[in-house]
Amino acid sequence: MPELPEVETIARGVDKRVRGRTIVSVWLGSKPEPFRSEPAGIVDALTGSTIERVHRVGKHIVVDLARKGPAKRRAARRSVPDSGGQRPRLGQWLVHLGMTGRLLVCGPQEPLPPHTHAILELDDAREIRFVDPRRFGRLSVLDLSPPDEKPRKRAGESGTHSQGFVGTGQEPLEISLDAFRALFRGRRTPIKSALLNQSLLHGVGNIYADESLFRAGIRPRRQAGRLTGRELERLRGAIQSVLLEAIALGGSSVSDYVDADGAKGFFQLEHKVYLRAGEPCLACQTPIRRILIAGRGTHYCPTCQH
DNA sequence: AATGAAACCTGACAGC
DNA sequence: TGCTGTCAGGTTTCAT
Repeated sequence: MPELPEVETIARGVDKRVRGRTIVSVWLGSKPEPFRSEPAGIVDALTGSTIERVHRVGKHIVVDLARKGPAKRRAARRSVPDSGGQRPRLGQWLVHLGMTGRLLVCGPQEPLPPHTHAILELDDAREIRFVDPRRFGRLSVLDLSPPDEKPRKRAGESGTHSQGFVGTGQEPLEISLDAFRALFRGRRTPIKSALLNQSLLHGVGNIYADESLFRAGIRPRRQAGRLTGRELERLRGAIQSVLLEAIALGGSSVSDYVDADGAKGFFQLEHKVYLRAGEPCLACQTPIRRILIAGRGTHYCPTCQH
């Protein structure tokens, strides 16, 4: 479901609602697909942790976690007090929503939707729920404790620093023009495919790739490495303006996307090409064309885009 | 190394 | 009503 603007909207909404709260219990469903870390490790890392901040990296929601001293269970089994107990244990909970994932904050009395795979009970009795019918979404945890405190498994996930998760590619809203141009140099793949490649830019998905290419006047099948410097400058500007406008409108609600409150976004009303195959181009009346690139539906105006 | 197709899942919708 | 086929905001894996 979600690309950068939707994930940003959800992360902001969740942050506003749960920052500072402590997770008192965790329930995980029995379907294995949503869990990229060991389920027991997820429960262990989340239970008793305080939510310091919720933010976005690429298409991931990143929840910064902290807790004082060693984990309760470990302390209880030890007879000798842990000397490192004063320093907070740090970690991150990573949420990727896949195509249909939702992260909801609500009261415990709210009816449980089908396909709920995780419930985090907070210290004010509210819950964070992860719901995902199609199960392309993924949950994982990173341990960011100092090495001397926890010499066991380190954060090994790709895109991870000792400082935390940084994602696989560059942030489209922050990348410089030079770095942007360098991303595509020598690549023979269609520019549309390159924009969807999260190890280059992360956060852009199918909707915003199509909308950005329309704004920049570039055909999606053009070879990425053959775009001119001027075209790449236009493309970077188009991506950034599309993403910022979409964030300002709360994202695109194409089917059932909603933010942490259950509210819809409005950027779908601004789509110029996405899902408009056969309809007249809003600039020139030419019917919008739909083709397949890298297995993804791709929409463009054959007159406005070259 | 890079590119593309297939696979992973369920649900909504169109057409018969 | 119920079947079939198509499509869907994403990523990973496997074969070229």
